Amino acid sequence: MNQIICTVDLVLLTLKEGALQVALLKRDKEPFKDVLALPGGFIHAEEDADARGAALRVLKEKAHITAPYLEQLATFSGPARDPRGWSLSIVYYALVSIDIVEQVGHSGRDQIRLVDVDKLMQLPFDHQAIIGMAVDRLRNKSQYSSLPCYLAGENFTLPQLQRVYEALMGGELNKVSFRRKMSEMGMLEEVDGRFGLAGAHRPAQLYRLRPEHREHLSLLERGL
Amino acid sequence: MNQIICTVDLVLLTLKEGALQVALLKRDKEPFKDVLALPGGFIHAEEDADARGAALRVLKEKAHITAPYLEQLATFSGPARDPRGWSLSIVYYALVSIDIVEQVGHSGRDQIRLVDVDKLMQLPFDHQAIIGMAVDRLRNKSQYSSLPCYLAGENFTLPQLQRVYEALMGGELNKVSFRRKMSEMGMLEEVDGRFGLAGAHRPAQLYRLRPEHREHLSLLERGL
DNA sequence: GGAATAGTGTCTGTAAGACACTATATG
DNA sequence: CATATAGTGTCTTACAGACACTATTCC
Repeated sequence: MNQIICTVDLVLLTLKEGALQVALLKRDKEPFKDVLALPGGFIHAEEDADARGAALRVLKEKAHITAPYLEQLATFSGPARDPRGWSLSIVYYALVSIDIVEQVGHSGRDQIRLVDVDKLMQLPFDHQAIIGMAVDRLRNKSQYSSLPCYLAGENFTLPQLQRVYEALMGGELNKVSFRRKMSEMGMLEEVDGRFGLAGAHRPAQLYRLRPEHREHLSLLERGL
Repeated sequence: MNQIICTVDLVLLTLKEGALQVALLKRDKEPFKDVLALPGGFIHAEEDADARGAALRVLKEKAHITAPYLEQLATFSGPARDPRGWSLSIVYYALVSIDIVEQVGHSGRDQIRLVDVDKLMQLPFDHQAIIGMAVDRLRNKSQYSSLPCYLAGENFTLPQLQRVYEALMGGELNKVSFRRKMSEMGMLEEVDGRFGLAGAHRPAQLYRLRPEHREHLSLLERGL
């Protein structure tokens, strides 16, 4: 019978200083021991409810992160991508705010390394191609959905959210249009009374995702 | 070591009499022998270059169809979807014109059964959910891409193509806008001198996909 | 009141849809 | 020339972006 290596890999993305960054970990086993790569691991048929469950488990065990926005990207396969043999990796991408990453970044035994996705070094396996596809998917979906909200943390102001969208899409957005569109998607609610920012100027209203939109994206008819 | 069952499944879609249909085959082995289901099969690590290669092989062996538009849909996995154990299926969807299906439908040993996707019966495994996702994906992508062209055959007129888009999206489209959009995508070229249709009226110009657009979709900025 | 950023009202330009007209085939 | 469908010119409507104005905070 064919022996096929079944794994999951995770593209954990966050936004730091206006740049999209991917989380890499040093591999703790051969092949490529001690080399930076995407967090990943074998599917455990006895304990994982499905591939998504395996992805959540890997994310928790290796990056100490729970319950981010998580979506299946694609499955990569073939005889050449892993030196151990014909392999298959079901890849998920996750979005988290930088605060979450920095909280766990210190605590964990495994040190998370954040790398700008536009300045990637050589990576083992086909991890560069995988990250490329994840970034394309994120940037594309950002044009017509609430996806970028998951990079913004729990509470955020509209100017902050606009800067997130602008960082992803590369270019300035019209303030009036942006706010019309966010309102049209209807996934935001005001955080009562609370205001963001300090400084010698008017503070901005804080918002958060409505509970019913925490798991499911909002979509726009015609993009931003 | 975990034994995980690795398969590919195919959602072969076509448009017949204005209705989107999925191709089903009687299974030739247990489980569910002689029951209608999606064409599928094990990945053969020795011969398949990757999962896409396995999908093309299955499509050729079981449905006798080569070189359709083929795109990965998603991977479905878990302990319950296949009675044989923890399994994983990398699902691809393919689009072909009804002419292609009907040509091979007679020749093959395996009889293809076309079923309206909106009138599906109970199916084995999680094939109903898989088909549902494929249809959603097709209908969604039809809003802003040239995807429906692959359902229209090699040569087609603009009125025919508009009827294809309308069948997928459920609703009438504005003729002027539709033609502006097709022109904007720039993936069509006139088939010289040839005209479609007969009848007591002006015949329509035939078009086909430009060679450089046969593999890659064209996209619209703002949808139809 | 000055400075700085948040938030909104309104005008303008562009793109989509409605409609009507011309074009070209058959009988 | 009647009829039926293909294909286009143009007007109207709706939406996105530009711009300017008001709002609110700290100093």
